[in-house]
Amino acid sequence: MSDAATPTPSRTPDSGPAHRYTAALAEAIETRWQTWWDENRTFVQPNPGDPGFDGARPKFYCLDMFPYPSGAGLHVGHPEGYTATDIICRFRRMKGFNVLHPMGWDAYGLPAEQYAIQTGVHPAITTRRAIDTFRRQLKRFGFSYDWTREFATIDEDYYRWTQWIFLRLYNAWYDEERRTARPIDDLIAEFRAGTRPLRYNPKAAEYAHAPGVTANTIAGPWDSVDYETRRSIVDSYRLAYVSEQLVNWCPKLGTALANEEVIDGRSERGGYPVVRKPLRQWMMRITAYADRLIDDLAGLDWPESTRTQQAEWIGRSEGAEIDFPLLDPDKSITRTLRVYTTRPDTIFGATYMVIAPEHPLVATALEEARPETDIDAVEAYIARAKARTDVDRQADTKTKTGVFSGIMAVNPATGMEIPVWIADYVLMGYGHGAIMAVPAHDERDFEFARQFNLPIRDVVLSRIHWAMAYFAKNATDDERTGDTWSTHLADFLGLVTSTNAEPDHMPTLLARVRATRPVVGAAGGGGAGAGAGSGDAGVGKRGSTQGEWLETIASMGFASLDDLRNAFAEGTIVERFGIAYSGAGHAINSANAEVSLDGLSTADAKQRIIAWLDQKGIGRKKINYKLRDWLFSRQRYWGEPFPIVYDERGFHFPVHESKLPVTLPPLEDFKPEESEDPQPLLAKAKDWMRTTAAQVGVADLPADAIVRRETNTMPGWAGSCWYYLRYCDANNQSRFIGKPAESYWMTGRVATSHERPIPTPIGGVDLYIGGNEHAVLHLLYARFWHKVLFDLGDVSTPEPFQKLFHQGLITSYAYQRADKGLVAVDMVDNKGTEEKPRYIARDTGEEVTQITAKMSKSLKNVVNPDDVIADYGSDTFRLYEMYMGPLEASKPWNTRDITGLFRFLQRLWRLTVNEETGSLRLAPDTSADSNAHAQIEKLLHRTTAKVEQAIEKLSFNTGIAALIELVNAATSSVGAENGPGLTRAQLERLALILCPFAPHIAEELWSKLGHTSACSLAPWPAVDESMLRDSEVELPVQVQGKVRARITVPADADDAAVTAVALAEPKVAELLSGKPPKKVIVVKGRMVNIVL
RNA sequence: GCCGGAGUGGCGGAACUGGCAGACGCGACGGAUUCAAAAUCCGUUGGGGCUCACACCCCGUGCAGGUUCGAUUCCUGUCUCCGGCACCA
Repeated sequence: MSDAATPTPSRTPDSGPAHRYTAALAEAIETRWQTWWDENRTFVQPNPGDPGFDGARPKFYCLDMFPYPSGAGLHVGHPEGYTATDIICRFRRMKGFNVLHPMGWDAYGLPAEQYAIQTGVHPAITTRRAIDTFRRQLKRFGFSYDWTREFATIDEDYYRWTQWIFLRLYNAWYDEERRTARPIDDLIAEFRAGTRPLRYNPKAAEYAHAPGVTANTIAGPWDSVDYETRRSIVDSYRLAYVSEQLVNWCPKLGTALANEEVIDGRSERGGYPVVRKPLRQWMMRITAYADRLIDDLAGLDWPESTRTQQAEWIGRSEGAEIDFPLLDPDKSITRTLRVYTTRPDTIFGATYMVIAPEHPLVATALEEARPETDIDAVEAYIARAKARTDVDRQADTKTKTGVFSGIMAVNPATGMEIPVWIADYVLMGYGHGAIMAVPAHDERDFEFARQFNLPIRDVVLSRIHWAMAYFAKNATDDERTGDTWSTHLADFLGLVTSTNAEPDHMPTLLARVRATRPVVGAAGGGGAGAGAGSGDAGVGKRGSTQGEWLETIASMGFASLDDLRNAFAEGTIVERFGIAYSGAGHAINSANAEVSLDGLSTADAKQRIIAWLDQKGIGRKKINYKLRDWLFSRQRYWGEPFPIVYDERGFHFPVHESKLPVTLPPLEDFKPEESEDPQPLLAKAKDWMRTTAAQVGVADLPADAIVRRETNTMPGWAGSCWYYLRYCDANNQSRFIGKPAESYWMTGRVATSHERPIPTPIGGVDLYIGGNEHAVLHLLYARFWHKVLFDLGDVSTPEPFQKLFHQGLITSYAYQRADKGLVAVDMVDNKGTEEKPRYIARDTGEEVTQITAKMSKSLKNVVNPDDVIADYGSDTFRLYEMYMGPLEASKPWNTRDITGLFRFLQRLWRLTVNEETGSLRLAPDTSADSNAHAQIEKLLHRTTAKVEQAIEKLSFNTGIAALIELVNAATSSVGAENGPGLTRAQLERLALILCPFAPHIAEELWSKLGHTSACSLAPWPAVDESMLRDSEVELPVQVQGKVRARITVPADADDAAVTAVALAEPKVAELLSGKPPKKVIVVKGRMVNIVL
């Protein structure tokens, strides 16, 4: 710990009164109430239909993010969010809500398995052990979870339903017209009836390059098509499907990883290298939901940053796809190259094309002899691109590499022949794996063009360039002569920028500039004074900006205005500047016999060119996404098995619902092989793998047909995709969630049928708190599953989580050398004072600076919650974590500060309990009339109101500050010597408003007050509004915005009365020195400001 | 590079919608209690000036401007730090 000086309170009260609030007493109180709550089932929340359920109460579903029970146990970061949700839940219960506040374990997945491998013990054992540790630690905090709803993803009772949901996805397809998922049987029925043409799913990426299949190939009537084709067509629509994919294979982990689990070409877990490898994998067609996943974000109460991150991850962009004709070796045109672009308006500037190294056209280039193709170079480049891992590929995005394919294309807008290059800066996975390169208006194309000397042609001008071009073209002889042209141009540009002028205003503006300058100024020689100070209002700040513009013009390096004009005419301005212009502007050099974009704004130019392309049949509007389908299989052991079997032909069949769960076989050897040649681990369980159609309930096969089970397992995300639903009805044996429970906890209504239209709010969980590390992955996957279940009628809301909140990271102190190297906390001494610390590294003796850093073992700054609770108790721990600062902010753990909250509880205890006898110290009710008690009474109402608001705003630190103020006031106004501070009625209410924050001490006081039922379930005290207002208020009196005096006036005094009192103040009168004030501003109940 | 968020005393932080900057806690300093210490309690505590003192004055919310009677809060520019994304055409 950073502060060895912090005193630790004695754990045994060997000195001092017997009933002092020490760590030992706190522990005794806390464990007593934790046991009491357990035994009395205080926080068990009945469901609709259960005995004791009160449907008249509003519901509040408050969820903590599913913890991963690691072997290391709880970390101080965990209880931060949990304490926050606990406070709100306790508050809501007291406010009369039915509160669903559950906890469970996300127990499958790589970390648990890696840990098991390290320790050599079976993951089931290590995971169960870790869960026990987590549960024990959590219980010690006194969180008000309904533990009867606890489960782990590894429970057969749970993953049975995870498999069931997988089958729901497997047996569903996305109907693009209706924008909803539907049962696959509907699709088959439509195919069979002929109401839907039998063809491959045009959106199915996995069939995009299937031989002989185009988007429009119709296979014919259902009955005329063979079984295999029918199957593969139907499969192309399934939301869960198998595909041979280039996946991120991590040899070290022995598994494929989702794109999201790969960071900078390395595995998110462990940081091992990842290579691209084709593998047969289960996929989830999340791309079908891309639009809805973006659109529905708008209705959610989520942090802006998280919504942005999700939207960017999905990456919707609007543009066009365009077919560029390709020249065959004999110069005829039989093929086209399709590209995607967001800037179709720049097509006149497309001077070359680029295809990804994996593009199918590469094979064409190699197969068809073209004298221009350097076959060796192309092959070498492709081989290199293939061998390059993503790490290398992303490491140097600065230098572009590529090779000419030998193929020429035709720019359909200009009619020019342009070369097709192969380069790895174009990615096969996005768009069509091919681009039209517009070097003048795309940074990457620009770099590439420079590298390989490809032509660069301006087709869009920014406002400034447009103005320059206009000036160059329209300058008078006088304006273009000698050196003065730059001065004149500078004046014009200054005016153009200050008025944000569009191109059609250029003539007017130029006329204005001419009107304000003596035309004979040519002799001035371009000095800075030429246009300055001419004082015309319309020209504005011309004088001050002229200098800057002159510099800009000089830096362009044009010898004369004619040079400048020529550069525009040739379209080489971008090249001259050496930087691509990728912003919006106005088109130039963009016209052919049929269409002209010249002068159009970028937005208008896009529309015009798309219309033209559309009419020619060579292009169309197109929306593209970065989001790709979700890779859903892993080759590891510790995950949910797929409910899928294969027959001898290799066709997949779903295991029948009645045969679920497909249990994980008990493997002895669960270590993955570190391999380039992937083999799922479950393939080792030979007996488990082999079964019969009857045993798994596949009716489409003969009962005794031998089938083998799928040996991949589901990814770690699977279990956390729907756990919030299971909590609603955790012990349901016949369904994944019962209808009444789902309807009540997700929508607040008890209903038995699926509800349409969409309820508001659109998400079911009322408050979801967790770290922002899950901003994209977990939250996106869970939303996707939820939407599928919604479409299929299994749940009532289109979104799972209405309100989301991220708690900040709890950091710790560490030390940093001048060379940025970090030094562990135990290697540093403070050789200075507290005020002026000088931190010295013990080994080198150099001075280091204190910084905040993530807690880590290597920095020795990890805080173990068990230790803190042992030293202070969990009430103090809870208060400290909530008092550190705003919940969403990341903040440093400072052990030294905990004592402040401990003292607060001690002061409260001493105020109300006789430390010698342990009995209550209460002021007699008759003393309630005294002035001191009246003041406490008023403060108590105000504190109650403040605490209530603070909890609603999740601003716990200010709520606790208010409680401290109340206790301090009660302690000092009545005081220990003058007798007890609070009456019974006052202490009751204090216990109640403290209860959400420090529930144990609150229960203890509550029971000492004679109550036999739980404080935690008692009604929240009412606030008397009249107690919140004072009859008199003190107002500051400002003169010219500075406080010069204070006045006390009745709270309801009108402005005139307040003004009179303020002006009568001697200090104010002195400053006015007899003159009447120009103006007096009275802000009711706030302040008075007098303007002289 | 792009997108978010944040810069306030020695430290963590507070300040409702533009209205008394620094609530509350820590630390520090002084005092009470104590044989002494711990614990506890009371007082002081943004910086500077001036005064015996009370009072009073000036400066102050990363930096430079602007709007306003009045700006931590709104606007423009700029610096720094943190988080996320990153060859997505």
